[in-house]
Amino acid sequence: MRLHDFKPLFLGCRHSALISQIHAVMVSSGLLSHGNSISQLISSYAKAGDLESAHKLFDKIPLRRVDSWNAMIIAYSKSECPVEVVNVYNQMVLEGVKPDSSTFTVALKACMILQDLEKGEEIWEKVVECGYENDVFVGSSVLNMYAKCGNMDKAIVVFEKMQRRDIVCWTTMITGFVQSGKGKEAVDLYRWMQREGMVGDGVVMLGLMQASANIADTKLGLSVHGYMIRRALPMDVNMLTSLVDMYAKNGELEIATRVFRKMPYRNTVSWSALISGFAQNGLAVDALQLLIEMQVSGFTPDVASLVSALLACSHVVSLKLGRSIHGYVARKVIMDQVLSTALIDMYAKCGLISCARSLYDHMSSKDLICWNTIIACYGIHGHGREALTLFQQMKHKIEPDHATFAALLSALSHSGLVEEGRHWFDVMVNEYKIKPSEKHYACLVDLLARAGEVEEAKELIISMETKPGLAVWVALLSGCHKHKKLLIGELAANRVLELIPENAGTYVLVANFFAAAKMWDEAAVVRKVMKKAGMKKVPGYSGVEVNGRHHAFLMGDTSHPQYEQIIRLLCNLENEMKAMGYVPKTEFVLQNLEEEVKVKMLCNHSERLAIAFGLLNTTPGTRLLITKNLRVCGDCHEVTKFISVIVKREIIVRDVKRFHHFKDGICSCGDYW
DNA sequence: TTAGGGTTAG
Repeated sequence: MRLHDFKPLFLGCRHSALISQIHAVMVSSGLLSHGNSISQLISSYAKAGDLESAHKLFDKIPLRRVDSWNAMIIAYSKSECPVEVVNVYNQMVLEGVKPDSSTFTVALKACMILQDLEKGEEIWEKVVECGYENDVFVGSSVLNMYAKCGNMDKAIVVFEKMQRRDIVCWTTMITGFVQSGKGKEAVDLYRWMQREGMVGDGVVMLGLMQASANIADTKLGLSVHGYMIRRALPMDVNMLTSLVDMYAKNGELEIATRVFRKMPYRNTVSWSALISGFAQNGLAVDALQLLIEMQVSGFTPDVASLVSALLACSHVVSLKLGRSIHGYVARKVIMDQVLSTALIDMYAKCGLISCARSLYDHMSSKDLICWNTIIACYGIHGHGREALTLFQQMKHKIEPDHATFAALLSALSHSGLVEEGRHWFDVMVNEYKIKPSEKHYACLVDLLARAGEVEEAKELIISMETKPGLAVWVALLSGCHKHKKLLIGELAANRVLELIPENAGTYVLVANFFAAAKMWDEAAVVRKVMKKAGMKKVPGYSGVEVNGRHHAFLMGDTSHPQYEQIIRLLCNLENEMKAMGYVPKTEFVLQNLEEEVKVKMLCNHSERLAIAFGLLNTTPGTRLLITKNLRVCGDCHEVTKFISVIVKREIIVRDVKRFHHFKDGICSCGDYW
C-alpha cells in the first residue's frame, strides 16, 4: 500500500476505532515515519473527537516537524480548547520549532477567546521575529485579537502599518469598531476602504448594518440594503435577519416587518429580531402577538425571543402573560441567568417586587446585570434602604460598574436619602475610579435639589468636566420650582431653554416655574415657543389589567361603555372623601378655568378612570395595578390615598418614573416624589 | 491549512 491510498479512508472516517485500525495498518506497513501521514492521523483522531489518542500519537513522534505541531494545535482549536492551544504553542516554542502562518493564526485566535491580551502580544512579538508580520492571515488574526479584547487603539496601529490588506483585514476592523460601539469610526473606515478600491462583500455589509443601528442612521441602512440588491449579494437567512434587526433597531418597524414577511425561510433568530424590535420600541402588543404567531408557525421560542416578550409584558404591565411565560420557561427547563433577570425585571415592573425578590433569592449564581437589575427594581419601588443593603452585599462579591451606581443613586434619590447619595457618589469617584456620567450627576442633582440644597446642586453641575446636558438642568429646575428658589431657578430655566428640549413636559415645567415666580413675560414667551414648534402636552393615559386584559383610559375619555358607572362611582367616592376632609387641589389643573370646571377636570384624570374601572370589575379586596404614561398628578395622589381606605384595597400605581403603593391611606413614597 | 458575520436582561 502506498501513502495516498489512505487518503480517502481518512476523509470519510469519523470513528476513533476505525482510525486506530488504519493507524495499525500504517504502522505495520512502515508508512508512519512519513510526516504528512502522522499529521493526517492526528487530525483524524481529533475530528473523531478522540483528542487523547491524538495527543498520545503526537507524544510518540521522535522528530516533530511544524506540521505535526500544527495538526495538534488545530485539533485543540477545533475542539474549542483554547487553553490547550496555548499550551502546545508554548511547548513548541520552548523546543525551538519555528511556528508558521497557521500556528500563529490559531494561537492568536485562542488568545482572543481567552481574552488574554498579554499572551497575544507576546505571540505578536514572535510573529515579527519570525518575519510573518506581512502575512494577511496572521495580520487579520492579530487585528481580531486586539478588537475582541477591546483594544481598538492598538488594532489601528497594526492595521496602519500593514503592507497588504485584504477584505478580511478591513472587515475585522470595521466590525471591531462597530462592536466596541464606535459606529461612526466603522463607517469612516469603510469610506477609506472604498477609496482604496476594495469592494465590500456580504460580511462587510453586516458590519455596516450594525453600525447603522448603532448610530441610528437609517439612511446608511437603506443604502446598504440598496447596495446588496444592486450587487446581487447572496441574501441568506442571516443577511435578511440582519436587515430585519437593523430596521427594527432604527425604529422602522414597518420596513422591518415587510422584509420579515418576505423571507422564504425564517429561523428562530429572525423571529426574535422582530419581536425584540417591537418590544424595544414600546410596541408591546405587536411583540406579544408575534410571539404567539411564532409558536403557531411551529417555532420553539428561544431565550432571546422570550426575554424580548418579557420586556414587552413589563411595558404594558401584562402580568398574566408574564406569568404564563414564566410557567412556560419553568416547564421547558430553559431557565438561565438572562431569563431569570428578565423575569425579575418583569415582576418588579408589574408591581410584584416580592415575586422579583424570591426569584432573585433562588438564583444559584448572580452576574453583574442581575445585581444591577434587583437594585434598580428596589429603587423604582422607593425602597432606597433595601437597595443600599443589596449594594453592600454585592460589593463583596462582584465589582460594581457605572450602571450599578446609576441604579443605586437613582434608588437613593427616589427615597430622598441625601446624605447617602453624597457619600456613595464620592465613593464611586474616589474609590472605584468611575468617571461620573450625565446620568450619575442627574441623580445627585435631583436628590440635592429636591431636598432644597439647590446651591450645592448648582456647584455640582458647575464642577462637571463635560458640558452639562438637559437632564441635570431640568433636575435643578424642578428642585428650585418646588422650593421657590427663584435666582438659581432662573439660571436653570435659561440653561434648559438654551438646550432646546424636545419634550413638551420640559417646556411646561419652565413655563410653570416662570409663572410661579410671577415672571409673566417669560412664561408667555415659553408658551409661544411651544406653540410655534407645534408641541402639545402629551395626553394623560392610564391602563389597568383586569382578568388578563389590558384596559386603557385617556383623560376625559367619555367613550367607554362603562363610563356612566365609572363617573357615578367616582362621585360617590368623592362625597365620602370630602366627609373625611378631602379638598380638591385645583392648582394641578394648569389652565385658566372656573373652579368648578377644574374640579370636574380632576375627576376625569385618566388614573382615576382606570382605578374606578378596576374597582367595578374585580372582586372586593383584589389589588389593583394602574400604569400611567406621565407622572402621577398631585391631586390624584391624595385621592388614591383616600380611596385605598374607603374600599380597603391595595392600589399600586406605576407612573413614568416610579411606583406608588397605596395602602390604608398611606403611599409608599411618603409623599416624596 | 489558518482569519472577518445575525437575536438577548440593567
